[in-house]
Amino acid sequence: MEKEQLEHMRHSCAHLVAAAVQALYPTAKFGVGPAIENGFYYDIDFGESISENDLQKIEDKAKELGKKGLGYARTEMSVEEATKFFSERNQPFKVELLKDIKEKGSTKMDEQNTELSGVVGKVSIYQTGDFIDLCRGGHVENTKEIGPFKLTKIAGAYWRGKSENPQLTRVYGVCFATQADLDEYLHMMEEALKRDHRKIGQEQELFFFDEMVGKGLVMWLPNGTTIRNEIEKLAVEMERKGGYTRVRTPHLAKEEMFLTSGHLPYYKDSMYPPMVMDDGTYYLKAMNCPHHHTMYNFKKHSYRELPLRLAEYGECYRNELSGTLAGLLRVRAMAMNDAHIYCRKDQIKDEFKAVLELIMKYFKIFGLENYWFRLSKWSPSHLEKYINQPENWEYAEGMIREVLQEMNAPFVEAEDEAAFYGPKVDVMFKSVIGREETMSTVQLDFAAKQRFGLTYTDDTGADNNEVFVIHRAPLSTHERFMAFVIEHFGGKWPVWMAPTQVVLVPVTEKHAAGAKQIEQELFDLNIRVESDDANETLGNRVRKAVGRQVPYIVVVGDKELSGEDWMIRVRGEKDQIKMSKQQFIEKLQKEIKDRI
RNA sequence: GCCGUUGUAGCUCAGAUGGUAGAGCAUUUCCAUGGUAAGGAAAAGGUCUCGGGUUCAAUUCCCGACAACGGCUCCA
Repeated sequence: MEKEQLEHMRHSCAHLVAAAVQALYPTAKFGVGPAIENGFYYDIDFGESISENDLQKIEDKAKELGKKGLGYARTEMSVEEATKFFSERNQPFKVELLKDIKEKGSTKMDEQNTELSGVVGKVSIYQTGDFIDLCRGGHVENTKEIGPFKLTKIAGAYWRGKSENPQLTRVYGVCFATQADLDEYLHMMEEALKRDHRKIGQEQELFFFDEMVGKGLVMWLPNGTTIRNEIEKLAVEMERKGGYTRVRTPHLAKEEMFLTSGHLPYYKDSMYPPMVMDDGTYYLKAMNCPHHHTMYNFKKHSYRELPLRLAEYGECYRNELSGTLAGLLRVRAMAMNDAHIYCRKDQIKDEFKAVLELIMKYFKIFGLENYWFRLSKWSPSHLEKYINQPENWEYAEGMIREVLQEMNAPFVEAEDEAAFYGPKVDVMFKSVIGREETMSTVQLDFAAKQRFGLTYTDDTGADNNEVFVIHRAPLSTHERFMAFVIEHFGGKWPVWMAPTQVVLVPVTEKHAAGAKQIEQELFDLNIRVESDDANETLGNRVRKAVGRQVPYIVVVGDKELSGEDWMIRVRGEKDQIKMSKQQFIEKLQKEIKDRI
């Protein structure tokens, strides 16, 4: 089925469900009901509290109505007629949409890919059974054309996406052309859940949370820490090659610093509350920029020193709303793969490009492919949200677009999404459960130079305040990046990252000492190796190592200890490979060194 | 923060219309000395998330808190 037809079907299904809701809850007030990926939703004020137990009832009713073969009869009305019509039927949300259409010729909802569009002066109305809806359309002819569907969940959703508005109940459903498609989707979701970073994090003992520590605060276990450290080691290497220098700054600072940076008035709610000390009030840092800027000002800089690149895996603390916390994807304490690049305006382009190239280099090493760039721009119609330097905005956005095009990077542009201090490029990813998240970010900053008085001595010997700052976090935060790579690898870590790279399994007790000796030998070569001489059968010890997704397993018996070739069990391979001990060690070292 | 769901052993989960609970894995000990995905036995392990209420009696019913999960909003 064509994509458009599918969307029509899913949207028609939303109407059908709404019709069922109207039949069961006659006083329900309807919001909007668009098609979304894999299905649809409808926002409804039920007038009473609804729980997931009620979904089956609604689904049954919808299916019953669907079988009747109802049509989607279209009529047109003037905006005034429609307003009167929906007022009489006590549908305030529809009336509000009509008001917007009348005033603006369209509704803001259009931008959110919902159902309405303003055809000047006239609107279209669709009737399915007794349910009549204000709707732009795009429907199937008859409810019999709607494929198998299933109501999946309910959630609160603010009317028109604004938290000051009343909250409606959003009914989610999935809908497919055929039963086979629906089954496949449900199966895929099940499979995806197996790769969920929280599940693998538990299985492989990577991290955990504890109520006594606090929510959103990750406790990294030894295995998780090993992987984190490998990622950080990579970052240190790459940044060294990229001309960065590494620094270290405290996790907190005085109020004055965050007032200077301008963060405190704007982001106070997102910061942990203040700590009052004898010499002032302190805050945990929510970002590393102010510390780095202060470090820049440690001494005077010559134009010859620019670009100056200060890098740090900086620990930040953010008081994210409790409802938004999600495994490692959104936490309250995080280690950011941060760096700030201080440069002149004529250096911005090269620096920005170098950062984007660095990002792509990283992703290549990890084999990450499903990402896209998003250029977040200011909006000339919301000037109050952005620093008032129109010439810099125009210049920077044009320059960044050029860089993205030169690199052939897949990107979208988003108006009114920039930071207040400058445009940014985010790298977007989808998590295994289909949630879109920002991974990397590169941000240009026109504001820091004024706020922190950043200057350099130019070639005439004068103080120059035109210091531009690039904030960048290619590897996101350790927390979020770990979430992505866990799901990406599904827990099957490449050798260089694997918490345990080799497990040795001595056949019997009399081989244990020999295995220990090999373990020591590999250990001395910086290989993460374990020998498992537990009081269990050989088969069970192999099984346990396999279950842990260890890349290489070697059974150690008389043959191995007498210098014969080893049989090496490779993760995911049915057949073992045969090679000498020395060859195996060289193979391991190469794979670790080359990060393959 | 808001809406909804969930909370039983270290982990994954059973369980009873209200009479204080069980399995598998993991742990410990003993036996078995095994050549590539589960050898056998025993022991230990629980304030059934926490706090109130109803009741002769609450892990179970009600209320509240906390946490996790799915959304909304947010995401410097």
